[in-house]
Amino acid sequence: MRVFIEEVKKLVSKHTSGDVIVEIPPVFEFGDLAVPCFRLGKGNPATTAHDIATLIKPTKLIHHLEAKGPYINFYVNKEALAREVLSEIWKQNHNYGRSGKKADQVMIEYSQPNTHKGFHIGHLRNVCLGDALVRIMRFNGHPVIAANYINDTGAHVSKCIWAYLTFFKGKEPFENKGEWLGSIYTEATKKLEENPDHKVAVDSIHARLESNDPELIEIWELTKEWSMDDFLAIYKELGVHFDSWFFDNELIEPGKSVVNELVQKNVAVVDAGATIVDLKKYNLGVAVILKADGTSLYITKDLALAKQKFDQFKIKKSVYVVAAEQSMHFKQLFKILELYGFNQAKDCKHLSYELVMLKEGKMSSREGNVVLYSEFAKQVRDYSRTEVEQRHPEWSDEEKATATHQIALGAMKFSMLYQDNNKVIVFDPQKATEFDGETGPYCQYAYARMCSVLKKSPESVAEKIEYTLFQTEQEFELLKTIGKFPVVIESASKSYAPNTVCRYVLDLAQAFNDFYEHCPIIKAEDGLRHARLHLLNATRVVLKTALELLGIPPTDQM
RNA sequence: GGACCUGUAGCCUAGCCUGGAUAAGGCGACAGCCUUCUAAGCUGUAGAUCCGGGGUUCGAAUCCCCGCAGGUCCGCCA
Repeated sequence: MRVFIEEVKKLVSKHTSGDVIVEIPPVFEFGDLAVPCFRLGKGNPATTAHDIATLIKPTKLIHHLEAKGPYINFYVNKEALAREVLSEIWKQNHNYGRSGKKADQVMIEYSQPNTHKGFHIGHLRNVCLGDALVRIMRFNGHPVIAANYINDTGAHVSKCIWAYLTFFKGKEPFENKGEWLGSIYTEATKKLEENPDHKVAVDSIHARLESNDPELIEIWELTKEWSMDDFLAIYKELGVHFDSWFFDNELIEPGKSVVNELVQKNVAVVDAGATIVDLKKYNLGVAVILKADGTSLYITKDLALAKQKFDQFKIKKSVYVVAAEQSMHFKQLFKILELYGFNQAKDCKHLSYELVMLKEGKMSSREGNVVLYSEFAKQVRDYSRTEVEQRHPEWSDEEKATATHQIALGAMKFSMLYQDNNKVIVFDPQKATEFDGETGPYCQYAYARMCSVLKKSPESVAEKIEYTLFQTEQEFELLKTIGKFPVVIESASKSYAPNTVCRYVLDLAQAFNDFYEHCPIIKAEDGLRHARLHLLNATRVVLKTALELLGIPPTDQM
């Protein structure tokens, strides 16, 4: 499609000195591409449009054009469009839309779960977003390091271990021990609220942990492992992979060194025992970077980690996929790094996304009002399984299991990715088990239909087809949609917006379903059958690539 | 008190960066389509003061200002 846009731009530019903008018109009747002429001439824009239009002759790519009010509407040559798009997809296959290798290495840090807490659907949004971004940016040519940062120390850990040792030791369950720790954490918070005197005991545990008391370290390692087992199982199920792992506890000492340097550079000062950086003149309040008792905070470690990423991994850009509620933390962090003299502070980006909330309000691990990933996944999987069994009782157990898993993943991931990062998702359990309309399964279903036609086709897909045979509106729409895929990916990568890929996948599935409904494929006559089969296969290739960029498994059958 | 984000049909969203033609999808409602490639689909109908008020512009859902409503954050949680 890019070729056509360039062509139109070139054609119009010959007859005006103004900056030519090429748009995709809002409705079918206004052609395939349009150029608004409001600023291309001095007089009435409609006259300008008319004057320019009469000077332009059709070309190989442009079938005809007409001035319509202040616009020039271009109608592309359908045969040329089919030839351009289909031959490119045929040649490139699953690399269609991929950009050439870029030099600058990017690190995308995401997930960052807290050990000793449950993994809930808010964490799921983060993982889906981070994973899709990694895939999209890689496809767009960036060398990407997918990084995870495990928060395995801090107040929540100390609280949990305190409650475990005091109330629950020896009572651990056989499985899902990480989630069980999460419930203990919630319990610990309650007990502390009931009786603030416990704080002394918790603080003591925190201090002993940070000074590597062997007895506590042993408990810590054991319990941390329980959480990690849960997390790794979830990542495996979701099909996400990390290249680098950072652990909070390994960053405490390096973090404290940075704090010392900051004090020496007079960036940080000691105030009421705590080490702080006054950022009021930047309208960023005051950042406490070391507590009065000398123990570290989240930001203490993040200071060290930011440096380590650039120094050790030679990255050029550092992206943090973290919820919007931590915007202040990152603004402070990046500002302190800048004051510290760390030039790459400008190459750090907080990619913020809004919360997943319940109808009742915000989820909080402390209060225990969370929807755990495991609960959500089970609900969606159960529903998916029921649907599969109802539709395909004749399938083997393996076939059923595969489809169930793929559809559940598609439903969950799509629901987490399809809206803008800045928008709050209000979790609705009812909606999670609706697979109609704008959902993952809708897109996967289109894919399954494509596979089914190919399977039933008496012949394989031919490379050489008669491009003039595409005559229907549906075929043309489908060609245009697959044609714009490379543009969509490029833009999604630049703007860190996987949701635009979701929208594209919906458009594509919709255009295909329309085509499927109105254009018989296998039953068409020889030449047309070959052409439509070829078009269908090209669509399948693009849909597969697009789904995989979202981390959603394409389903061969469902 | 300050900062950031959000506000588009009954409901959920896209469009906003980069102003342009008749504001686009989905759910739900209503009316249709399976002896024909998978009906998790398709077609049609009804449904919108684009939160409000100013401003800029030939032209504003989109840009600017002032409000309102909701969410989030603001010194020793993460």
